[in-house]
Amino acid sequence: MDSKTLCLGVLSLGDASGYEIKKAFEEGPFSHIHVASFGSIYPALNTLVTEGLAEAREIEQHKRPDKILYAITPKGREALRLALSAEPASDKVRSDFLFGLFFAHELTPEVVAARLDERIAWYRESLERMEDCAECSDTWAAGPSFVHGLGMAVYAAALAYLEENRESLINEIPDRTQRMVAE
Amino acid sequence: MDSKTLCLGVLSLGDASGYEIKKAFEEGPFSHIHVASFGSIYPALNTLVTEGLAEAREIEQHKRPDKILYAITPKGREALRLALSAEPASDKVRSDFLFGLFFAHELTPEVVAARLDERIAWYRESLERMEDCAECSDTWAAGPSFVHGLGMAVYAAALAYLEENRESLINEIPDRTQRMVAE
DNA sequence: CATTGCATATATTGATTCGATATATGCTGG
DNA sequence: CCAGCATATATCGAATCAATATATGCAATG
Repeated sequence: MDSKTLCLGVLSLGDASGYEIKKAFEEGPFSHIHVASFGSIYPALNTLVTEGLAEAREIEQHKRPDKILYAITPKGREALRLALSAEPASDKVRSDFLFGLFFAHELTPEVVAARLDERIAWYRESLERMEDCAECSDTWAAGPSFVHGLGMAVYAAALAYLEENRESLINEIPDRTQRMVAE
Repeated sequence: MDSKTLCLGVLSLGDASGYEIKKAFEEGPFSHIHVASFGSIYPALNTLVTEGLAEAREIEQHKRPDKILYAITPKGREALRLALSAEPASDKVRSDFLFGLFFAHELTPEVVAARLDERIAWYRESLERMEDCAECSDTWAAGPSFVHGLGMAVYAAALAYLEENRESLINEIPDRTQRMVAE
């Protein structure tokens, strides 16, 4: 999905600035769905305005930098619908965490333990945030709540696996002493 | 994780061609961990050879195009270990599938049903492949089997959620007739 | 009370990576 | 018989990322 469509999707939920769109992909409803960086968001927003798919208006703020609020246009809604109708590309995952654990024997048990604990804490916090989320009640549409639930199910499964298998992985990694003896 | 490190990781498991490395990220042991395209793999392999982290040798084949087999060098193993020791970046997910379902009300029930069924079938096949996998027995090191198990746990959870909530999502989407009445 | 660091906000730039395409051969299924 | 797929390498333009610059205010730390 290109950045323009991602921005249109967020804007279809309500007016937002570039900064707020970024947050939607970092902590907001799209956090477990898609990533997007400033380097793709800001140029995309400019293009959307040029093409008449969104409108911009400057907002002066007290004790904060001014911001530019973007609003989706009817033409933009049509473009979003069209993009969503296209066959979705396959999911893409880039997990340095998992890649590193695959080669756990190249690391020390301490490092592996630290990484596992960090990730376990991250999953716990994310799940808590997702459960508490005020909006995820009945007021939500079917799509958002379905996707939200799927995200939570996946996170919960990953968390349970990490907790259950943490010890066994750490114990199977040779520590520095053993490695020195082997050499 | 940059492409060079990804290639070194695969090469640390045994000699491979660029094409085989690609397959490791598509169907192989890294399929649920990381993506990598030819456009990043081939240039990365050239750089690795230039820097003395890998060695190349041409292999003539019967009834198939010749291939270039790459082998990791001791210097390459050291570079891999160093890269793995660095703090891993956060996971990145790009799922057009989930982004599309978030806006399910912009689609027809038929399209949503088709996408859900397709994804359910994909998870079933992936899980079957991962279960059957000949190598994932006791012969595997702790790291690979841990990561393999985590992948299966996550896939199984996603599959179960999709199967359980499929009907309810589809039923909550207004079909074309209802939409026309509303307008 | 100064200074470090964080949250808000926009923007750009160099480096990386993607996705599509080109080229070539042989096998297999309709 | 031929379309399409698997094997195999390679490249190029476009998209994207990660880091940085700039600016302001607030809170905490020393």
